[in-house]
Amino acid sequence: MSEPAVAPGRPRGGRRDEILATFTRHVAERGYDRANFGDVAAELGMSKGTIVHHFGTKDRMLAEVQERYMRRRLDEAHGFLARLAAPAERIAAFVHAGVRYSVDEPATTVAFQREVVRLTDEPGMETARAQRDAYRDLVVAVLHDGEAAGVFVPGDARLRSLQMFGSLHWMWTWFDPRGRRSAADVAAEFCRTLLRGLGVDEPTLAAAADPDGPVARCVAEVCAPRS
Amino acid sequence: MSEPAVAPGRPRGGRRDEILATFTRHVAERGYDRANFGDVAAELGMSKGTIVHHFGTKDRMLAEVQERYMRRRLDEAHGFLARLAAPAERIAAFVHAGVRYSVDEPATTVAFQREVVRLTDEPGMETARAQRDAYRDLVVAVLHDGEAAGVFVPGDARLRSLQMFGSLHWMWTWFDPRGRRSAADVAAEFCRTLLRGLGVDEPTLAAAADPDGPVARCVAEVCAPRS
DNA sequence: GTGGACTGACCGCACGTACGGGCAGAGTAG
DNA sequence: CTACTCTGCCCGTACGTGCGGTCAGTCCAC
Repeated sequence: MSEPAVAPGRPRGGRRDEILATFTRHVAERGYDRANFGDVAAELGMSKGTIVHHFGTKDRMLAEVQERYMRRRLDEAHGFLARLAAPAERIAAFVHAGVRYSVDEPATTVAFQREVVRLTDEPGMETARAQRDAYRDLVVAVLHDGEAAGVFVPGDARLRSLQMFGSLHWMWTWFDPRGRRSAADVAAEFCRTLLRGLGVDEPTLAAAADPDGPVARCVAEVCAPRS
Repeated sequence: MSEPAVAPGRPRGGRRDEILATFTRHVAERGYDRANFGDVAAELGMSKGTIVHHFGTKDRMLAEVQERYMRRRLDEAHGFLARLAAPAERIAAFVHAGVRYSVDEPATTVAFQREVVRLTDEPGMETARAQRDAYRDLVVAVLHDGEAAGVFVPGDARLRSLQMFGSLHWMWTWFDPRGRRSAADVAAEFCRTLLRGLGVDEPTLAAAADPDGPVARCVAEVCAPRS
């Protein structure tokens, strides 16, 4: 490798992050089962053994991808929940954030969404699963709050959260950041239909869905410093 | 095998359907990549060679699963579209039907939804992809009709169809037919939120979402003769 | 005889990963 | 400064296994 500046004397890491990023991209493009050490190593000009050295097993590698992803999502969610109080705005923020991720970190997002199913049963995924559940519970709580406040019409909050996550998690199968529909378009349309479906009045939902509105701007600020 | 009645002298097929059903179940449980001929053959008490004899390759087997599934869905869709005229009822029918399938044919549905992504690029999937596109176009057309008729508020029909399919296609990751929430509950909640989000008035959407209402009954009749 | 259903042994390959060793920098004693 | 050692990153290879697919041949119905 013609990598001159590997920051000599680097305590931890080295090419670790590089490996994880490439692996993530391969998982996004082919799925976990078809992603393999050989291709990742070849692309990085290193040996398969190096990858094993850093991560041990393929399972653990995926687990680390999932955990890092969910940690960022959780941090970000706490960030905009702290700045937005109204339930309608909070739900809109979750939608804007969910769509944003497909653009900000397409590989990680697709990798996560393709392989979410492994969170349910696979061993070694307990942490990531707990994070995912925590995230969903944040949404459910907001739905309950909105219902209690009379902003949302009564309904099954859990089912509604699953309906919402379904729309967002399915995006990886069709969304193209360079396609005709921009992320802002998608977020706005999803917000409008969802919030209207929850019983939010038109002026409120129009403001919350607006790609240039306060909610979208708040989410952009929170998500901007991509860690 | 203690299978006495294999209908001796069966012209075509023989154990063909049986093989396809078992393969489908394995794909549903483990995903396409982890499903293999050996396990299917062992479960059916036959040789791997028999499976190859009937289907040639694994790819073609999956393609056949997808095509059969989509054919049934298309037939069924044309069935209820012929009996229901109002756009709101038609959309509700698509939702009821989508949820029903997770109960009527859980294995095939999960297998299809897990592996839909292969429809987009994989060669040999042209037929299934065309069927999938045709199905989506049916929904988009209904959304346009409803918009033109003033029943739905204006919006991006394509995006709305994707939002709707996302909710339904994601079900395989969480829905349990024997769980606390029945398919009827899910369909009703999804219908209400979606139709309200499209701007349908409360009495109309309540009737269309009702698990015992005319729309759900119509869908049940059309889907009943499971081919 | 003819043709389709089915068998079971076998092939080749791809992939995860175990293992032994090389090498460069940091710390330390002299 | 030098020499030695320790440590962590990295390499290359080799191994075991699992799996898709091939093939020659048997059995059986017509």
